[in-house]
Amino acid sequence: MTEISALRTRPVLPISTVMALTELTARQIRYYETQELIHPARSAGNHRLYSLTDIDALIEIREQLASGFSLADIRALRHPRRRETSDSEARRMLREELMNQGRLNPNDRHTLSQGFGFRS
Amino acid sequence: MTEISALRTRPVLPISTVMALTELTARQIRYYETQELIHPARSAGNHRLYSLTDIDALIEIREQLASGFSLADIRALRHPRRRETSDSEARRMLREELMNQGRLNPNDRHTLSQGFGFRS
DNA sequence: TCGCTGGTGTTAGCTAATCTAACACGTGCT
DNA sequence: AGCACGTGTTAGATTAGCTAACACCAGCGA
Repeated sequence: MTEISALRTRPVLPISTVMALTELTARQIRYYETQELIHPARSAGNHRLYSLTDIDALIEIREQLASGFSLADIRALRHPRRRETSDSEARRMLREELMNQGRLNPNDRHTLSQGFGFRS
Repeated sequence: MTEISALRTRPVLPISTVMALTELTARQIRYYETQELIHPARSAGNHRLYSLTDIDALIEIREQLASGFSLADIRALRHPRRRETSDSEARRMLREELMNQGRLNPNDRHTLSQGFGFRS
């Protein structure tokens, strides 16, 4: 079981692959980047390069958007920052709201890249 | 734990990604295809699309080449076919030769795509 | 030694994929 | 009504990938 390198965080996937795996459009994926939700690397030729971690993040973003959150909300959840109300509090509030909506099950996390790790 | 789809066999990776992950050149990857060792799918625009299974196969091919096998040998190992000497016999012979060379440990199989399945 | 074969490098010319920037549009909120 | 948000679409430019061809060299049998 050789560990090749940091595969999950290695930026090697072009946007077409990400589109296929997340079911998002290129427009959406690029827009979420302008909103600071993801930070893909760039190839020598300036093409975006994503990691599997990015893909998991995008899937989560897609679901949170579908749950009624704005991109600003989602950003706030992902990069905690100093505020009047404590971050942990805000996080808990939003999370509860999600639960109440029944859109998220705390024990049901599915990361796409886990699928890549299927063991024969 | 949602199972999205057959991720390991889903052809979504362009050749640039495969090059990065296998450390093979595009020339080598395409040549191994002409030798019937891999069979990538094609995009609507005729670009090759690889799966993680293909990547694992390519890594294995690279190692077997480095061990002194020819592509014809490797193809014979992968697609068993009727011959005078039984396939299992030929397979065993080649495998033993590998062992004797000390290039391969029967319990040390590393598949790249397992790395993709790192669980947080 | 000569000539062949297998595996790889490189190039040219073409098509597909991606990039940025801009404008459009609907929905929801004030 | 006016504005902000999230997304679609388009144009024009650049990079990535494709096929086909030619080159090269190490190894190997005649």
